Order: sequence, then structure tokens, then C-alpha cells
Amino acid sequence: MAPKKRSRGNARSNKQNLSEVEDGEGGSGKKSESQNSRSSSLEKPAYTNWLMKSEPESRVENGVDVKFGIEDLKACPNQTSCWDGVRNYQARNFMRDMKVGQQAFFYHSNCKEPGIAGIIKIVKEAYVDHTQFDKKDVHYDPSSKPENPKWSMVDVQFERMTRRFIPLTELKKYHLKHKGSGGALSNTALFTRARLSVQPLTAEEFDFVLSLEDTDPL
DNA sequence: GCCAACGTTGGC
DNA sequence: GCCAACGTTGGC
Repeated sequence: MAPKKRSRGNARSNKQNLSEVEDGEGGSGKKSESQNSRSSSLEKPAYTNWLMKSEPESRVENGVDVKFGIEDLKACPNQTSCWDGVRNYQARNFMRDMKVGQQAFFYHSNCKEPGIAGIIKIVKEAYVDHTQFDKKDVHYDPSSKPENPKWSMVDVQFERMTRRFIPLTELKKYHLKHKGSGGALSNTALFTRARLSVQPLTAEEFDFVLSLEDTDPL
């Protein structure tokens, strides 16, 4: 288990909707088309890496400071924390797909300099996010019942800082460039699904971003 | 089951 | 602190 609380996620009032259903992909026949450039085989693409957003600067939400930067994770016992507070179905579903040992980028959002600060790894797969039942918690969800919890969380552990901070502005430049050339970041969720707080990265995207560690900032 | 109104995210 | 993008809600 992880100590700490706090974390980001898309706070949200909520109700059931698009993917109360387990998988969130093609699922239930509701969404059918639209986002299926994927295979006809209904299989989810096997994502191996992730990007998780959190706010490194103080901001009070419902009387509670939601600040949780990578330094805060580092300061946790065992440098491990649960990633609670995610209240968005797509983000939740991605967390449910996470496997122990997989790596994710720790992304700093809603701050002076947004971007990737470090690498974390999944150390515990999805389980019930207890904060949804806690009236005192910022992300309390009165519509979720213990008999049928809506929200999940995973535990993550600090792995290392990236050798340099990789700013969103730089990633965006590569994204624009790659859109023309079909490069690694041409479809990156950070730009195509900007508001998702937990995003999947293909191995190619992850590796490309990692390679930037040893290049000069664009 | 459509869609307008509303609320949140998060870059700038 | 503004506001565009977009997920969610709820009336019909």
C-alpha cells in the first residue's frame, strides 16, 4: 500500500456515462466507430507506458492543497504513493490497464513550466480508490457506493528524474514536426487528448521522449 | 438518444 | 486570470 494521498486526477462531479463499463474502448456498442483506427479485432492495443499528470504548485481546491509534484513523491515513504483522485472514466480505464513494472512519465501540469520531470513505475495494479467514499476528501464522490465502487487507483514509485526537464513546449514542437513527417510524436495523447490526466504512450513515443534527455533543448 | 448548458482542465 | 477544448448532465 502506499502512504500518501494527494495526487491529481481530473476532479469532477460525475455520473455514469461513457465507460462505466469496464473497458472504455469499443465496449458496449455505444461508441462503436469514431476512435477505431485500431484493429477490427476489438483487442485493446497493448500500451506499455504511461504519462501521469500532477500539479507541483500549491493550489487550493475545496480548502485542500492539491500540490503533489515529483519532489513530493520522492519524499513519500519508500518513494511510493497511491495515485488517488482520478475522476474521469478514460483515465481510470487506463489505470486499470497498468501492469506492475511498467514505466510512466511524471508530468507537471498547471504550473509555471509544464512538462516531464521524471520517471515512475507502477508497483501495484488498480484497486479501489478509498477517497471516493471520504466526505472530507477533495475528490469525494457521493454517487459511488462501497458495494460498487466507481474509481480505482494504482501505486507508483519514484524511479528517477529525467536527466533534464523536458518542457511541454519542446514536446509540442516535435509533435508539430512529426505530424508532417509521421514521426514518433505525431499522435501523442498529450496533444490529441490534452485534458486526459492519465495517458497511454506507445513504446515508440516513450523511447523517443527518453532520447530527448541527452539532446539539447529544441 | 440528441444536444444545449454547464463545469473542469490546463496552457498561456 | 482568461478562455478554448471537451467531458458530463439532464431536459426533452
